[in-house]
Amino acid sequence: MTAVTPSDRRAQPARYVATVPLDVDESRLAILEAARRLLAEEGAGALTVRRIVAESGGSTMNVYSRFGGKNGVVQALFIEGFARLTALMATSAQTEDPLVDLYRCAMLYRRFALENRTYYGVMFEGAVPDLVATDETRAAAMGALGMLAAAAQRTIDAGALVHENAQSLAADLWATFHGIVSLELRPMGPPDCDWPARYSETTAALLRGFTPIGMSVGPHPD
Amino acid sequence: MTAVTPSDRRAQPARYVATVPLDVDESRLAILEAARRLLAEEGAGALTVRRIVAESGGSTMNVYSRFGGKNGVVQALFIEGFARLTALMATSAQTEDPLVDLYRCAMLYRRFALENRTYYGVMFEGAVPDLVATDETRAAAMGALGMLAAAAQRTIDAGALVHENAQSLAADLWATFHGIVSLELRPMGPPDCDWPARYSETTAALLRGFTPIGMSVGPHPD
DNA sequence: AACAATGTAATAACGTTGTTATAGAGTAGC
DNA sequence: GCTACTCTATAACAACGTTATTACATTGTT
Repeated sequence: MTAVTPSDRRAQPARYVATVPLDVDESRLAILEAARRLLAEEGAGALTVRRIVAESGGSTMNVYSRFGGKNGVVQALFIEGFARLTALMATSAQTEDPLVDLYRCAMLYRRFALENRTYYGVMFEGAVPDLVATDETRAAAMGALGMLAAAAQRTIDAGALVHENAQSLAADLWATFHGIVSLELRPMGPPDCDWPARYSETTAALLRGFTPIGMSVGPHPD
Repeated sequence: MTAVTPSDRRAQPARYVATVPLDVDESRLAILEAARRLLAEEGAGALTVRRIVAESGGSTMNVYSRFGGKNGVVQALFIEGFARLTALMATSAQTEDPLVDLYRCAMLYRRFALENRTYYGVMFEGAVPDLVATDETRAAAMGALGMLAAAAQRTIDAGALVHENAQSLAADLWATFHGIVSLELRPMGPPDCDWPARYSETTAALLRGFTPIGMSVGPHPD
């Protein structure tokens, strides 16, 4: 890291051009990076203000001036986690079979949860207590739900599923996905539980349950 | 409270008969009662060792000699919560229609979660961090699952549902119930979400999805 | 009946947490 | 050149879980 020292600034005060945009706060990024690493590698218990600043440089006030406190850092991670989830869901290609697309979204959801357990814990399990919801955190969560609702809408439009409302269908699916991975991650369930089977079979059954009467096509017709 | 003073014991050392069973530790019960109250009325943040002993009498050592620390108290609440859930599920009468019984179990589950949010938080959401799972906590959780599995087994035996395994079916149902109430309690979901509708419709759809092909009977045939 | 031993309870202390107050250094404007 | 201001670092504070220490009551023994 080629730090720009104050003496460099003094040397060319007017002609100085930042190598990075001026409004990018490197300390802010370093704090988030340290928080990410601590959370992922050592768990929620290791995510303390002192540890964060020990790894990101500076003093404790760094966290307070930039994020307003520890909660602000956690909120940033919360939003980031939902952005990642939304981005991952967006990678699901749209094929000619919207039901298969929706099923693939379900699998992506579980993959996200398993590969980002610490993010998932912050997002859903209150891994860091006393996280207060703001408009921004709500918006981030709704973004991910919107991704699911779009896929749900396509299944309704195609007549593959029956539901009063695409957003409600998305909520039903989301809650089901969340319930299974939540128990899997805790972990909590019968010993030697086959979680992949539980997840795919429950998802398939739920989709079957929303299938129009007479259609018995499962989500993976192979 | 008629305390038995040491002088009473000295007065009739051999003939003394305790008015309560000797192994009932009143301090232990007082600690649990205080913890229950603090958790229910002031939330997980108020559940501190010092608050507990301030309300239950004695000193901090009381908690350590009887529960080994704060975690021990939380574990006791965890087990108690599952015992309550199991007891509530057990009240579900067995009728001639096992599918209706199962559906009623689903409704009881949500009722428990809504009426015992603080217990539910301890049991599933890690409301108190760093709760380590022990054999006893596992057994308590499996007791509640067993209640559901018994109801699930009856639907399979009656041919109302199709599943490889009653315990797996119970796990599927449990995870789905949990997912919905978990999002409802947080709260996290679309604004103005009709949670009772989401819960009953998702449950109904899931049960439909496990119905044998050709049977389109929903869980509430009225 | 007096005394050592034992186990329990209360007090105080320790290390860590999130947060805040205080003091210091460097920068911009006049 | 001086003032005002922002940002940073150090230190302090209250509260937390936990542990060490001290006092005390009870018991078994002589």
